[in-house]
Amino acid sequence: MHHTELLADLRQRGHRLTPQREMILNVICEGNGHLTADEIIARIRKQYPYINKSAVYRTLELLARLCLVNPTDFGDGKVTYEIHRHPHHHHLVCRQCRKMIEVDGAVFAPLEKLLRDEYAFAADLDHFAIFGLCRKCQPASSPAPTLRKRRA
Amino acid sequence: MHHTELLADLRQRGHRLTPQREMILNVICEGNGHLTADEIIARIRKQYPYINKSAVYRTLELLARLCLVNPTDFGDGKVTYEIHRHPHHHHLVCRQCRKMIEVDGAVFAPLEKLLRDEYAFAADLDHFAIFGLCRKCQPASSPAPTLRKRRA
DNA sequence: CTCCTTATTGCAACTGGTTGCAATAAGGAA
DNA sequence: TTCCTTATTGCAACCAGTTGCAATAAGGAG
Ligand SMILES: [Mn+2]
Ligand SMILES: [Mn+2]
Ligand SMILES: [Zn+2]
Ligand SMILES: [Zn+2]
Repeated sequence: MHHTELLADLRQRGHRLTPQREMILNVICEGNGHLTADEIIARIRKQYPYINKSAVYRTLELLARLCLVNPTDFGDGKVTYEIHRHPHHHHLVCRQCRKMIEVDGAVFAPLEKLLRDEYAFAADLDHFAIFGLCRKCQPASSPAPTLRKRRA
Repeated sequence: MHHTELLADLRQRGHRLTPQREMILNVICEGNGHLTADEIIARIRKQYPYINKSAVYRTLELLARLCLVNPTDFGDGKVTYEIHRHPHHHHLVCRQCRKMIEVDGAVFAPLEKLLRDEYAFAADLDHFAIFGLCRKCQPASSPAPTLRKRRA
């Protein structure tokens, strides 16, 4: 996804094209992955030191509203932003070792269907951070009761 | 769930019982539902005006770590806290009219199983805010194509 | 009860993010 | 090209929440 496409998309939806917005979209498209607002600002400053914090936050909010980027809180005290990718994906985040596993968006298909069928609710299930414990960090599977019984 | 039980739980897990912690737990148990830190502080101040903000936030973080309360961001600029209920439940939040629908924790069972089976990941799926569009706020279902064909 | 260790509190400074408002500049009309 | 409307920016003040550190007080040992 090139940033000019996103700019055109913005324009078509009635929003104005400003140099700030172009720089922000450019940085988000180039730096692939999850970027914090701070990182986005730092990267823009290399070329244009005057970029303003409020403009960046407001643009990110606009892009999120239009589903062009996904804001995500991985629990590190700063929200990250990533270009909206297709197909969707999510992240499993280990609450202990912080390892992240990427999973396909399809894992939410059953939930999505259930919510639509039972509650007529159209859930936004684009890009989740799901916390939990990875394989390595789970307590050793409870000593098999069968083992204890055998010993006794 | 009475707050003395939670106090005992805290103590058993090696944490100290302080008047501040007791007041915080009491408020969370009484005021049933989702309370913001501000609301918790305001309610405590009625009896004890000296309660300290940092102590409250640190206690809430502790209670969340011990799974005694669920912190949840409903997108209103303030995190809310609710006593951890059993069985689990989640909330569907309409992004347009803000209506909230409570759903049973079981809706996540298929996802939980998939993540455990495929990724050996033990997901924390206690209390989610799932955003989307409620029945009323969804754009009128696209004019049935069959209807168009019949007309043509 | 008295003393000791150290978890917890209180405070003030700080961080990430938001907001109201005046100044600026897209982009459409003429 | 010039003018106009109004979306967007920049700024400074603000808000929710966090952090480092010194003072306090839980709770265990004697
Ligand atoms: Mn991602
Ligand atoms: Mn709830
Ligand atoms: Zn892990
Ligand atoms: Zn609605």
